[in-house]
Amino acid sequence: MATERETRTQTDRQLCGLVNGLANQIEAHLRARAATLGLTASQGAALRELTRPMTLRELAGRMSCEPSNATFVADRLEEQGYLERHPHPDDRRAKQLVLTPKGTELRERLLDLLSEDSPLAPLSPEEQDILQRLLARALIR
Amino acid sequence: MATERETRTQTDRQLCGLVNGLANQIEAHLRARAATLGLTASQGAALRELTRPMTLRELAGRMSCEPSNATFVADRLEEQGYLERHPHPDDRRAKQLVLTPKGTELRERLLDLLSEDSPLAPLSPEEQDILQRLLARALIR
DNA sequence: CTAGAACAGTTCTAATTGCAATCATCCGAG
DNA sequence: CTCGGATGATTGCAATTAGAACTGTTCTAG
Repeated sequence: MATERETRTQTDRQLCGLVNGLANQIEAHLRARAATLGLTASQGAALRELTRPMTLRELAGRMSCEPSNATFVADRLEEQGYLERHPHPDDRRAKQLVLTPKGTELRERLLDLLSEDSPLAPLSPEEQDILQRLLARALIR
Repeated sequence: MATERETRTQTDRQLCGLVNGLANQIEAHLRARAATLGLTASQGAALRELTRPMTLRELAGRMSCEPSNATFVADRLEEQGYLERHPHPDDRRAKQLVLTPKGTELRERLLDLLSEDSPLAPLSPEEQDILQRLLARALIR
């Protein structure tokens, strides 16, 4: 017979598995859609997060990766003419990543693709709302 | 003025971000706890998923990684004496990964560590229950 | 029974990612 | 002002991970 503590850690583990599973599906979805545009998953993630000109460090934070990795991804996107490194207006150390018109257009196409068949589509808007609140609460700490 | 479709894709994107954020926290938590036992995050994940003897492919599935990677991780755990590759009773192609007593004991310790300060702790049992149902529903497809 | 496809595991290679060190710049205490 | 610590970006290197090729075994259509 399981103690109350044991069952609680068990559901916790199960829940972690579900969160990871969903995150993996989101990642796979991104990977597939990005691939149709000739982008890797990371490049797609970078493009998705570039809602506005931002610094390399901020991009790394949004992508949950190391700055060195963001540099790597930015290099590729820059080579392909999707973004440019502009000098930061207030800080000469920093660089502002700015999407080119070509990059902005590609971003729009990617966002369109990502909104199709979202892994979250099985949930109704109300359920998504509840989910959002729960996740936000869990992430506060 | 945003159309209904635009706001929906926006909340969808936001929600994906939250799911990824929580998954990252779970991963970081695992990495930290595994480190205290001298294990990498992947080794910890493998140990966590080895709830019973299983095949390498099943482990790879549970870890959401390629079989080649599971081979790599299993090698390390085997070197350290935490698991053994036994011949599979029904399939001579497959191997059964079996935890040694030493491995089983380490797994217990890891699970104990993982249950402390879980990233999901901020949620009440009732909230965790709702979350579980929502995630399960999203993952069915 | 027997090919041929499918599958489990491993190996090799390439790509991705993280980590430590470095350089340039910024900020704050005194 | 200025010096020391902190910060942004980059680089080089090591470790992790994915993907294709290969071997041996199983399954299945005929």
